Amino acid sequence: MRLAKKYSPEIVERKWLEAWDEAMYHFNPASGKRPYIIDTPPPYPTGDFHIGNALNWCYIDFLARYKRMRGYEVMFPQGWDCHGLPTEVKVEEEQGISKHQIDKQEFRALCKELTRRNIEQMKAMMKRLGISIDWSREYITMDDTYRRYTQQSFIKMYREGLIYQAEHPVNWCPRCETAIAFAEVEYEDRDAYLNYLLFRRVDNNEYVEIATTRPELLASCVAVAVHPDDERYKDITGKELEVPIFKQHVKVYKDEAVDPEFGTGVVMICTFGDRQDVRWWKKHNLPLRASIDERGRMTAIAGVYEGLDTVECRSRIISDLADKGLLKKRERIKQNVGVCWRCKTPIEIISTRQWFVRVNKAEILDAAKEIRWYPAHFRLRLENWVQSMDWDWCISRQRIFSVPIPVWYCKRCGAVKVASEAELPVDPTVTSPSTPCSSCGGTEFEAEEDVLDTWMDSSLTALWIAGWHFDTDSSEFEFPVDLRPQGHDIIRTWAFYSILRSLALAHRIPWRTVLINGMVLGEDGYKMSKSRNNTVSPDEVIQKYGADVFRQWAAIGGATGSDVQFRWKDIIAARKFMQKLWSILRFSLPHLAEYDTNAKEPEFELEVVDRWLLSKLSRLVSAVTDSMENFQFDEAMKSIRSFAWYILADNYIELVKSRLYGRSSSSSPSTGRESARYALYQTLKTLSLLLAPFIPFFAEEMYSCLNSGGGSVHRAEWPVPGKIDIEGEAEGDLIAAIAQAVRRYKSERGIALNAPLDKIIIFTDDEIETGDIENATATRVEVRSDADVDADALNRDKGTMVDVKGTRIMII
RNA sequence: GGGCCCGUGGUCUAGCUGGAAUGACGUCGCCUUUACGAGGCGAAGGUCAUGCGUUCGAAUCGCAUCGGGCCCA
Repeated sequence: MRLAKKYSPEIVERKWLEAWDEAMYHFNPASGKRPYIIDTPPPYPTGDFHIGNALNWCYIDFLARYKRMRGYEVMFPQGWDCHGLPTEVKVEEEQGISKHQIDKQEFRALCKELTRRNIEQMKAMMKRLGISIDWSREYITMDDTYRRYTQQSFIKMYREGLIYQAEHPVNWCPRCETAIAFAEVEYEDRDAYLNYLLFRRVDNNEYVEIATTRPELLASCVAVAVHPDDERYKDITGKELEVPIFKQHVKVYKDEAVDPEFGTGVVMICTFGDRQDVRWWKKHNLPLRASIDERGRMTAIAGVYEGLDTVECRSRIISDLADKGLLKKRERIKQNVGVCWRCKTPIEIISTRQWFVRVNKAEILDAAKEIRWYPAHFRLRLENWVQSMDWDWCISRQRIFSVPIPVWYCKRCGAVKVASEAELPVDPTVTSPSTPCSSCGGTEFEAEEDVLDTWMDSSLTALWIAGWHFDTDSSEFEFPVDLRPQGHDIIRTWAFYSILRSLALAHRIPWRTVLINGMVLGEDGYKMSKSRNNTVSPDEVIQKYGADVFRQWAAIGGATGSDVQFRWKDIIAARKFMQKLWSILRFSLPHLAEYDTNAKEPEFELEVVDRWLLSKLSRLVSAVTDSMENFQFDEAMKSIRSFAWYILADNYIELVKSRLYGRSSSSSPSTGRESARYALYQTLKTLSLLLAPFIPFFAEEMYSCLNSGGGSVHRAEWPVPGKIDIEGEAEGDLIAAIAQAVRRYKSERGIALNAPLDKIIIFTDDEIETGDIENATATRVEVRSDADVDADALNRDKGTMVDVKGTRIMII
C-alpha cells in the first residue's frame, strides 16, 4: 500500500465521522470500570458554537479520551441551558413582535422552537470537531423532565427555609422590567457630571455643599453622611439638612465608608442610588422613599417630576436647581455604572417583593477549599466574589420563557401554596393546585407569575448527571462527580451557583476538581468580539485545515487556564505537523508490509539505534502521561510533536533507512532489518495511541493503517512506558549527534545531504556502532583511539575536527 | 479603590516545588536526497521588565518599582 503524498484531512476526517460508532462513547455504569464523570457545561443555545466553546470542549475531549484509554468508564454528557431573556429577545426580533402581543404559551412555543434549531446547529459543530460526547445522555433544561427536577429542587429548598420571599432592594433592569442577580450586573465607564448642590442647614440656614452624580434621586434622599474623622464637618453631624426642591429634612450621620476625598466629603444617601446606599440604609435603619418605579419612571414621591424617566428628570432637576441658585457647580467625571448584562441599560436598585435563595458565605468558602482548582489561583476569584455579595441570590424573574415558580397564593388568606411533587412540572398560571389551602381551606388561588433565574436550573447539572434523588438523598452514580471543566468567565455564576446548590441539596461539594480554561483572544491580542471584528469561527478553521488541526491549536495554543491567542500561524504549524506525521507513515508502511503486528521483541539483541529509539519512546510515554494527569495539554502535545519530528523523523528514520531498504548493517547483517521494523512498528503504534486524545481522526487512520489488532484506537489502552536503556541512549545520542554534525557540515558547505564524503574518523575508546552512521551519511566511518586525535598530521590538514558531545570526530 | 494573573530572542509561547533557556512563526543560508518543495535541512538571534535581597547557584523564591491584562467595586 502506498499512501497519497499529501495528507487530506477532508477525506480522512469524513471517513471516520461516518465510520465511528457513537456508542463507543456511551457511559456504561455496568462495565465494572472506575467511573469518571464530567459535569460538562450546558451552553446557552445561541446557535453558534464559537471558538471559546471549542477550546473548552477540546480540553474536555482530550481528557475524556485519555481517561477512557486509561481504563475509566467516562461519562461525557451534554446539556443545554435554555436561558430565558436572550431567547425572548431573539424571538421578538425574528418574529417582529413584542412578547406581550401574543399569548404566553404561544410565545413559549416559539422560544422552544428557536432553541431546538440552535441546539441542532451547535451539535453539528461539536460532532464535526470530533468531540466524544455521549449523546444518549443529552439533556435540555426546558424539557419536562429537567423542569420537573428544577421545581423539585425549589420545593426542597423552600421547605428547608433556604428559599424565601421578601421585599428587599434588588438589582433591576428597567428596560427588561425584571429583577436580576449580582452576577447579571456589569460595569461600564460612562461620562457623567458631578453636581455640587446646596443643602440648607435647618438649625442656622447655612448651606452645606454635597456632590452627587444622581440629582434625580433627591426625592429619595433619606440621610446625609460624612466621615467621622472629617474635621470640616464636625459641627454638622447629628444635625438636620433640608433637601433642595423636595424640602424633606434628613439627618447627618457619621460613617467610615464615606470617602472624604470624593466631592465635598459629604454624601447623600438615597433609596437607592447604589449598593452602598443599601448598606447605609440597613445600618442606620433609614426609611424607604422609592422615587423610581419598575419601568424606570419617577414616582409620585418625585412630585412635579412624576412620570419622567430618570434622564429627563435629572436634567429638569438640574435646571430647576440652577434657577433657585442651589447648584454650585458641575464637573465632568468618569463614572462606573452598573448595567444590565443583556441590554446594557443602567440598572436601578429598587425594593420589590422577590424570591431569594439564602447565601451561606462561610459554607461556600469552605467548600471551595475542598475542591481542587486548576490552575489553583482561580479559587480566589470565587472567594472574592462570594465575599462581595451584599444580599441573597434573587431567583425570581419577571419573564416568560423559563421554569415557573411552582407556587400559588390563597385568595382568601394569602398563604403561600407550594406545589407538591406529584404535580410537577407545573405552570401555576395554567394549572390549579390539587388540594385546598392548608391554612384556611380555601380553594381559590392566584398563580405566581414569576419564573426562575436560569441559574436555578443550570446550577443543578452536577446533581442531574449523577442522578441525584432529592427524596432519598442518594445518587445513581458517584457524587461528587469528578470534573467540572469551564471557562474562568463563569466562575462567579455557574461555578458559584453550582457549589451553593449542591451544598444546599446534597450537603456536599458538586465535583472534586474544577478545570479552568482561558478565553480565546483574537490575532490582535484582544478578546474576540464582533465589534472588534477579530473573530474566527472554528468552522472556518475546520473547513480549511480539518478538525485535528484545530484541536492541535487548542492543545498547544497556551498553558491550561491562560488565555489563548488565536493565530493562523499556529494553525499552519499544526497542519505541517499533520503532513510530517503523514509522511512518516507513508515512508514506514511499505517497510512494515507483512509485519506480524503481534510480534514480541525479537530474540536477538536489537541494534543500538533501535534500542535508543525505544528508550526515548518510553520517556515520551512517561512525559505525556504525566502531562495529561496534570491537565498540561500543551506540554503533552509538544512532547509528542518534538519526539515525532526530531527523534523519529530527523534522526531515527535517517539512520535506519538503509537497513529498512535491506542494506545490511555492519554488526548484525541478517537481523538489522527486523530490528528496525520492530522498533519502528512499536514506535508508530505507540504514537498513534498518544495522539488519539488530541487528533482522533488522524490517530484512527494511523492505527488502522498499522493494522494494530482491529478495533478503534479510541477503545485501545493507553501505552505503558517500556524500559529505559541508559547505555543504548548514550550510544544512540552520540550516533545521532554525529549524523547531525555531518548534516550540519554538509549544509554549511552546500554539499548535498546524500553526497558521500571522503571519510569520517571517530576518536573514541568506547564501542560504537558505525553501520547506521555510514548509511545515514553515505560515508565510510573509521574508529580510532582517542589517543590518536593529534597523531595523524595528514588528515588533520585535510579534515575538519568537530566536537560532538565530548567525542571528537574528523570529517574529511 | 480591592483581588488575581502576566512581563522570557522581531512576534507569540513553555519552563516558575532553584543547577548552563522550550517550541512555533518570522529572518537568513543551502537542498528537488527513492517519507514530506504550499516541503526538507541548517544557521543567526535572548541583560529571562528593572532594582535590591535570600542562596555555592535564581527566569524560577522574597521585597520594591515600572508596564500590561483580567475580575470585582
